[in-house]
Amino acid sequence: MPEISKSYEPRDVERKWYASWLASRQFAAHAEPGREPYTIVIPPPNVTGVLTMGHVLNNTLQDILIRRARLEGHAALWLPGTDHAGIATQTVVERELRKQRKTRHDFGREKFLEQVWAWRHEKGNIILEQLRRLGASCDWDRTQFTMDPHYSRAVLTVFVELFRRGHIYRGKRMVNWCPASQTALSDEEVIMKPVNGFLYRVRYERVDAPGLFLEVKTTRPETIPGDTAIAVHPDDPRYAGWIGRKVRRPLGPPAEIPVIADTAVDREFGTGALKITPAHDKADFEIGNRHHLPAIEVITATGQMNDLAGPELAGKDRFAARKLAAELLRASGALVAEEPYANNVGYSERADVPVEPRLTWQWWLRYPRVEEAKAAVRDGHIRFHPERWSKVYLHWLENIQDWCISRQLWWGHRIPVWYRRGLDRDALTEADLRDPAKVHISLEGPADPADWVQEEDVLDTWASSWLWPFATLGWPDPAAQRAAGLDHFYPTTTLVTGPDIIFFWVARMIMAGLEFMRPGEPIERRIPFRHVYFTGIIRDAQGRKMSKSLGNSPDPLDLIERYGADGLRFGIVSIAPQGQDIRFQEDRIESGKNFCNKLWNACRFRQMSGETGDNSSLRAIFARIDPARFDADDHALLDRLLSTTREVDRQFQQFEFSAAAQQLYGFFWNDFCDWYVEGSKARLQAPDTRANCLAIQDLVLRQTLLLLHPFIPFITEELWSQLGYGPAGTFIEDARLENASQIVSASGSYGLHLDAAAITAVERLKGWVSAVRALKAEHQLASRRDVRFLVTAGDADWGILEANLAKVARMVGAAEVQRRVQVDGAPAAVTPLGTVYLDLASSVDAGAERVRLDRELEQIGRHIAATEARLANTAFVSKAPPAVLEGARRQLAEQQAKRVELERLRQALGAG
RNA sequence: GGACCCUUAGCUCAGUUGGUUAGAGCGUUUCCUUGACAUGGAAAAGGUCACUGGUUCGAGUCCAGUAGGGUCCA
Repeated sequence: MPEISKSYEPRDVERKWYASWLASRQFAAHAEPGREPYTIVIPPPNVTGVLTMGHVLNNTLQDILIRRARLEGHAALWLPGTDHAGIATQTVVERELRKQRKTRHDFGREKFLEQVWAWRHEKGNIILEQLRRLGASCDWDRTQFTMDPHYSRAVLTVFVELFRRGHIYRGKRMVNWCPASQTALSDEEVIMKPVNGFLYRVRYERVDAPGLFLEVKTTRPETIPGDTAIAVHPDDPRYAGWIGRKVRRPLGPPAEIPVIADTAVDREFGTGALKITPAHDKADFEIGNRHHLPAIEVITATGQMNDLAGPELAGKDRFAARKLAAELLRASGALVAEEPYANNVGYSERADVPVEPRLTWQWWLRYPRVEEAKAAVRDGHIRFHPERWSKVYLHWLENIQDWCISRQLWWGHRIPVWYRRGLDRDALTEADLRDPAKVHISLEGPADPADWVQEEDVLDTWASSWLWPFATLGWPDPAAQRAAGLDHFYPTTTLVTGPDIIFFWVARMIMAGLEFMRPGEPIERRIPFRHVYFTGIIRDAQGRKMSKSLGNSPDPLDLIERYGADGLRFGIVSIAPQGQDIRFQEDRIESGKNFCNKLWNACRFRQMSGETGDNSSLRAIFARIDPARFDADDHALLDRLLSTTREVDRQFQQFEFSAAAQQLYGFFWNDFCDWYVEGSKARLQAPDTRANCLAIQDLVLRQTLLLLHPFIPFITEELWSQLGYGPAGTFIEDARLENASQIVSASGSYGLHLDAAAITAVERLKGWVSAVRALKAEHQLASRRDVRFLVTAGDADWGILEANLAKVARMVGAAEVQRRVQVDGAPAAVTPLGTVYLDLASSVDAGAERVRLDRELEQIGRHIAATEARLANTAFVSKAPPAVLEGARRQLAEQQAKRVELERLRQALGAG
């Protein structure tokens, strides 16, 4: 066996094992009858994506779950893939074209799409490559893409079906229009941002009474040419005489517009009079509809003013037009005032420009299975972690609006609708849509394509990704479903995602699953997943969201280079508490790396300490363990190993990943390395305890590697192999993780039973050791290894100390520890195992010692007073549970005993 | 305007159903290269648990309110 190197070098180890895992198809999922499945579908990253810290966290957690599932013996499937990301990808490719001073229209639809596909093939898998660097154990042979032929088939099938079932309709409605991408957006793709602008106070002159004005406040004077009315509240006394009159539009082509009454007007806002521009505002559009007002469109799809806005504004960009409109109004005297004003403006999520409400023909979806989707979460068939996100989910479903699913893009699933050639689409009624002579809707398209024209629009990207949990498993093709094991792997077990896409994705997947999977079967068979774990958002040290534009996002690949993939994984998981946003701090990644190095060196120490025995199984190791040679530390360590195993088990069930990481960190570093291994150094010298001590180390390291493997897969695989835990040619995941009761039952059959007294003895030994170290440090002797100590203690305490003397003497750097009946005038410390004295009487600084003892006495006095007060309270004594009462009494006894001892020491020093 | 979350050591955070003297990592101070590891070891300092009131024998934990911060939806 090669010797383990002095420090852990991740680079070669990671490369070697990942290649090895791939070569032996370790991550391939097999649908085996009788083996419980554990399924995760990856939230498909955009093909335009590069790995961010968010991806690192999200995918590390998924990898942790799936690797642990394999160790537990599940048929584990982690299904990877990417999303075609309509707007995002089209924008990226168009940006490239713009460098050549071209637009997609210079190429035409077909040629442009060829370019996008070329881009996708060249760059679209970068992020999946990066996930491999992180150690992601996806079943790569199953990699999916939302524009793969079979996936497209699923998407179009769903469209055709939902149309047939009456959920889809076409309507001319107000949509969120992105002038940059020139497409409609769903409400969810609009981000509200506070914007500092101006509120303009504009007056409209009454037609029948020149000189009489009505004032309106608006943030958008450029839309005045599109005004077709002024609305006031019917009960507003200020405007009682105005209703039914006409006023002159102060900008754009001259026009007289009516003053109307509508209860939707907020009397408190502005002047209480509202300009109505039905073509450019959602609320105005609704008021316009109620009053049969014309809608005059003055802004084009690209965000410029058109001729209807009048010659001065025509051709101007909407923002330039706003300034110009204000100047024109000022010049004509119609602008009464202008004041700074902060309001919320909707921005396009992708293009980051203000959206323009715009009246267009779009395809809409009435969500299916809304009530059932609520019930699935409310009744606990789907459990959210943390649970509170279910409120957000339910609230959204309560107020759900129809989904605009059409996009005026080229990159995406083209809507499978064909119109009869020559048909006036704008005149189509709902009935016409269902007339096969006029509109054809199918997967295959019409038999006589020459007579038809296909819809130009594509589907919203989310209208494909909402099928992800089953379209990736072969749906709707029965043969493909069988091959992929849909029956076995659906519903998936856990979805790991960010709360920011709870509406975009999570809620919609639930509805899609309920609508399309296993019709007629119980809800728990149709839901797409049983658990949803919501990660926090990763922020920088100042708490800001990480973003490209701020440049505050570290490059994960750079972090992998510097700290290793395992270091990065362990670091990011240990700082990611459940449900809270995460402040990224690089020093935590560094401590992840340090932890790996510690693990490495503990194994190195084991290897240097003696030949490896038979480590091939838990039972093989137990066979080497001799309970007759156990000392207190062996009992205590195995007890901690069991409780750690139990605790980690529980933490996995509760999705408390960072707590589990910290639990393992603490167990390994403190209990194993700092205490047990340090103690081993003396025991390994003694021939009679040596073999047993090594076997215990082998046992603990084995279990620790198994427990840690999901978090840090590379180093644990390497050490597993180095220490001979698996037969050659096998991997750590070929082993099974035993839980605490399995270990107990295995150990019992080798005659091992943990001794509770030994476990408390070790707690007291630890207290003794730290008291002695502190005593040395206080007297500037920390580094001396030749100090002699004297101990006064009862027989029981001395018995414990004596039995472990070689170990603890080495740990505190004592040349000698002797028992005495009485010691006077030496610096001392009261410990859980008697009083310990420094045998250096000559160098005692009596004054400092008095100060220290007085301080300790003062402290213990406070504690005693508090405990006594508690016990003196009759309400406490009569109402507290017996165990608590008993604990308090014992505590008081211990405190008093300690005070007696401290007082004795203090008196021995005399008055100062 | 509505909803949800947060406020604990210098920093970032734990603290499970209320129950000994509130913990960890980082940082700080002092000491240590003793044959796993200086990516390490030892010791120490550091907290009126945002504030006010309530429930309780007992509150960081439960309830109400106040202040500050954040997120989402209008």
